[in-house]
Amino acid sequence: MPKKDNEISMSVVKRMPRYYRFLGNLKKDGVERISSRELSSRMGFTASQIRQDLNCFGGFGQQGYGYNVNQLYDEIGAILGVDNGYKTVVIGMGNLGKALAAHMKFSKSGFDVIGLFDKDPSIIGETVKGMPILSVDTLDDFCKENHPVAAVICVPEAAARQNVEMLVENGVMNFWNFSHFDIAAEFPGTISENVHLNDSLRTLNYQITHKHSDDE
Amino acid sequence: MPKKDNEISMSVVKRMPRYYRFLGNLKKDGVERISSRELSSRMGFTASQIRQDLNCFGGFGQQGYGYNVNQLYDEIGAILGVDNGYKTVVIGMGNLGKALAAHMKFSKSGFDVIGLFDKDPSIIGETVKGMPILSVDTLDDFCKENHPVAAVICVPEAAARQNVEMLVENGVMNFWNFSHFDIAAEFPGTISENVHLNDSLRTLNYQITHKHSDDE
DNA sequence: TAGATTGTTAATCGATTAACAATC
DNA sequence: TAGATTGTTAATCGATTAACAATC
Repeated sequence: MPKKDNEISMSVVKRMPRYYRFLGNLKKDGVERISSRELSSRMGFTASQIRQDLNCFGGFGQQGYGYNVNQLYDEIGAILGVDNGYKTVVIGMGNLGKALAAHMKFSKSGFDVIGLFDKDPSIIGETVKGMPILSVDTLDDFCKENHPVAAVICVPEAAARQNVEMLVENGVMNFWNFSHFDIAAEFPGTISENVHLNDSLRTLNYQITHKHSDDE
Repeated sequence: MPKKDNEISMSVVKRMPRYYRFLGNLKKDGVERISSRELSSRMGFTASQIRQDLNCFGGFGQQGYGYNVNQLYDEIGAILGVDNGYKTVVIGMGNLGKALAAHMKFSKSGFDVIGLFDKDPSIIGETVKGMPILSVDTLDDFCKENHPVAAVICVPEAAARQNVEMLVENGVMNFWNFSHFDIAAEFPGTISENVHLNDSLRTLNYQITHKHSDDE
């Protein structure tokens, strides 16, 4: 169904989860159809951009009618792979790793968490959402047996390198990376989505500090 | 010192924390000077872009020499306001709020966490990093007394609205927002930096699912 | 059919890259 | 001074917006 699977710009891709979220809300509210104009006023994009974006993947609308909410929701869900259930391990069960493991609905984004790992003996054996925290020493064997596809990296930069290296050797090529270690640069061929919380916070600070500059 | 405080595009602003981080590493490694060319090869930006970006804020370099690492680090730190110490409250001390409160070095990004709040009586009174979790019922009074400038929103979308509303009434206009509630849209004049972890995860899924499209 | 709204092409806008004169 | 590298202007590239013919 996709028109051209390749060549879709990151700007467009990054907007897709937002569409998905908004359509989910509309669906929940029982809305059946929506026009690009209506959607634009709710989301703050232009109607033109919405049509342009959606047409990267196919003609989901109908002239004179608009878009069917349920259908579009499902189409975008498929594009985003929300049912793919990629087998995933979480490396580093400090505060952040625990929070993510306990809190995030990975399955709703197409990931299936199959193992939690840490190196700290004092927390190995603890359970999070019924899953035991395993020793990172057993990660190599675990990979050879269970073949995870993706990994969430919640360890400090120093530890990240060796953990990632071992995962890559085991064919794990996809990373949700909360560390400052630059996986994509060090391991060509891997895919990583970086979440740099410090950078985000500093961007906020910039905006606060410079907020009145447009009054001039 | 800044050339034009206004009119600096978000694309540029979002890169500043990354420069800051890299310069911090260089500094730690004892590097004294660096050229835009050298920096470009390490960071993966073009040298041209680096010079262009830095010149939005002022001429920090010197022809024939390059940039002084320490000086540039400090300049960017000042631009990002890392020493501003904005008084900040964290709303919602579930897994994520706890992780952030315990884990993030807020002070290194110019924020000073002065209060932690939750509505769940069973965790009120617990301490995180020596700070007690307070009842969200006391937040109003707390604001009137302590005048926080920013808030970290770690509650579900439903609760976010009323918490934010009350904060805005107390003059808190800046938000680090982990909820799906669209603060900027609902409260004009506020600044919010949104962290949508689900969206990030779905973007990763898209990339995994479509990764072989460029082989064609 | 007439009205509405898409899909798509063309125009604009902004961001990135290239080039080079200024200068340390 | 000669070499290096910036600051800055000009050229290119890509992303967004506008316009409108196609069509439900």
